[in-house]
Amino acid sequence: MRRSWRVSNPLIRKLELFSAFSDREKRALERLSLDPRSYRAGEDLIQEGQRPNSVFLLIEGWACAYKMLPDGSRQIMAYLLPGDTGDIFNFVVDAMSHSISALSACRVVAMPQAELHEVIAEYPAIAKALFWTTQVDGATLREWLLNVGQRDGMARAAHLFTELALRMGSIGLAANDGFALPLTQTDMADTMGLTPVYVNRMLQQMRGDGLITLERRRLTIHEPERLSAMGAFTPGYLHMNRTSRAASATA
Amino acid sequence: MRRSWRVSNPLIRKLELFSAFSDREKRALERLSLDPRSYRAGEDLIQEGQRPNSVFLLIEGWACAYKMLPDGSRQIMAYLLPGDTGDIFNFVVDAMSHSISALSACRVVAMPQAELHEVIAEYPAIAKALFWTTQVDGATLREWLLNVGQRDGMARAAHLFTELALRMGSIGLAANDGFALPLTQTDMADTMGLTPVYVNRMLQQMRGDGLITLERRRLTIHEPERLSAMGAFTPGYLHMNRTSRAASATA
DNA sequence: CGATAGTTTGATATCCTTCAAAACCTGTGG
DNA sequence: CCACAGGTTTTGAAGGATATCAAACTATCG
Repeated sequence: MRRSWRVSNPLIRKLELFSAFSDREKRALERLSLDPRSYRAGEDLIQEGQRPNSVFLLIEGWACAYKMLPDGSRQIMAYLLPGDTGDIFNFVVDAMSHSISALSACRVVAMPQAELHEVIAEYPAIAKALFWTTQVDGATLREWLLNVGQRDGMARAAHLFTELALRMGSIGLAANDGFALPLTQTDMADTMGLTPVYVNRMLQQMRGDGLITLERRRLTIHEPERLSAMGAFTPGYLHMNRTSRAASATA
Repeated sequence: MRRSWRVSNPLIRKLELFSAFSDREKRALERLSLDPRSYRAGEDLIQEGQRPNSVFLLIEGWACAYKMLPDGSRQIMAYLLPGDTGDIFNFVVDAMSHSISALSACRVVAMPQAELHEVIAEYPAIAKALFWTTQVDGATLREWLLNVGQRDGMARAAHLFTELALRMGSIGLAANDGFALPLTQTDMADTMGLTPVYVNRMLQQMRGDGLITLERRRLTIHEPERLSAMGAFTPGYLHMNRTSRAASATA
């Protein structure tokens, strides 16, 4: 049916977390999501130092923003899940200050900056929803800094997992407290500012506690409440409650 | 003279790091910077959970964005120096996910969101410069996450100090490798994800090494090169080179 | 079925924290 | 001009969370 076709577009599904859209707006968003390209896990979409000329939109799979130090250590600063985009204001900079890389096999649209700006200029509701995503991304980054700066290892992991569960759930990619988690333990370590060995030991403890199971790249959370409390998680920064916003259109 | 009057506006001086402005544009920026209010060190400008209805612009002194955990630990996520603003897109959220607080006595303008948007709509050059500040702020936040996640204590401090020296220098507030640094050691600790006691010991070591002196709230960097190398500092993320951008107007 | 990436384990080292107290500023009021 | 108060810096001793190194084990995939 028409309806299921609509929500199959990850960008629309993501932005509809913020507000509803008219059919016309949805068509404009569809046009932005054409011609995805495939990447394999580990491939870079763009590297630090390069000039951005498009805005990435993740259609399928996971990617991440990261930076590396001269000694080879890597810090992951954000995950891009289906429907997520890179920075829509990247047109003002002439060099990326971080790289973006595929964490799993994924399909990615490179939206030309000009096209994106036309849509923003013509559709205020879409513009506002896109601005909202930049706010959520920024707030998430701040929360990660809080996570790495102030929480101990177990709390960091607990926080990360509940954030991911919420985000995956919100875009329809989680089912009964479980979701596909394509990260290696090294990826998790580079996200949380810990060592792969230590992450491994934390995971074993969480499994032993009956909190989670993580096998074959799938994470299941058995006690969401306890996990969330362990990470002192508060969902406010994700700005996922649409209650206070008005729907922009009908259908 | 006229010329010195112009650059005395911290917002103009900051945005001119990105591009030049016409007199008309400068007048518009002047109008945005009226009626500063004074805060004392430690006072909150706005707290997590509150709805933002203006965008803060720092005229004088230092402020910071921060978040706290239930156990009382605080993570500072950004410093606002003279000319810096809070998030210009905060109008899309209905609750702040972090607080903003004065680190020193300071003077702050609360720019009404509507006024700011009028200026953005009417002056594309100003809009672009403001977008540039959001990029710099975001890149700085990512760099801080890298700092806290991957560098050891000494490197974190070295990185932070050279970043601050560059930023203070760029807005004309540093003289011969020194600048006013109103932070307590606790503030620094909460910025770097370390303990005040440990920060104190690092500072002593840096002093002993002849790298810096820090006394009476003034930091002097004696060996910028060595400090910068110690923190594996690369200035790219500050996007301070205006070389590749065209001046928008004359005078 | 072999190659390669990812996970797990053990033993040891260290960076950084914690706690608690002393010393030192800085401003304020008498 | 002194004395006090509160915040800030400094010091010491001891403990703990996390890192490091190196090797074995286990999946996965062509």
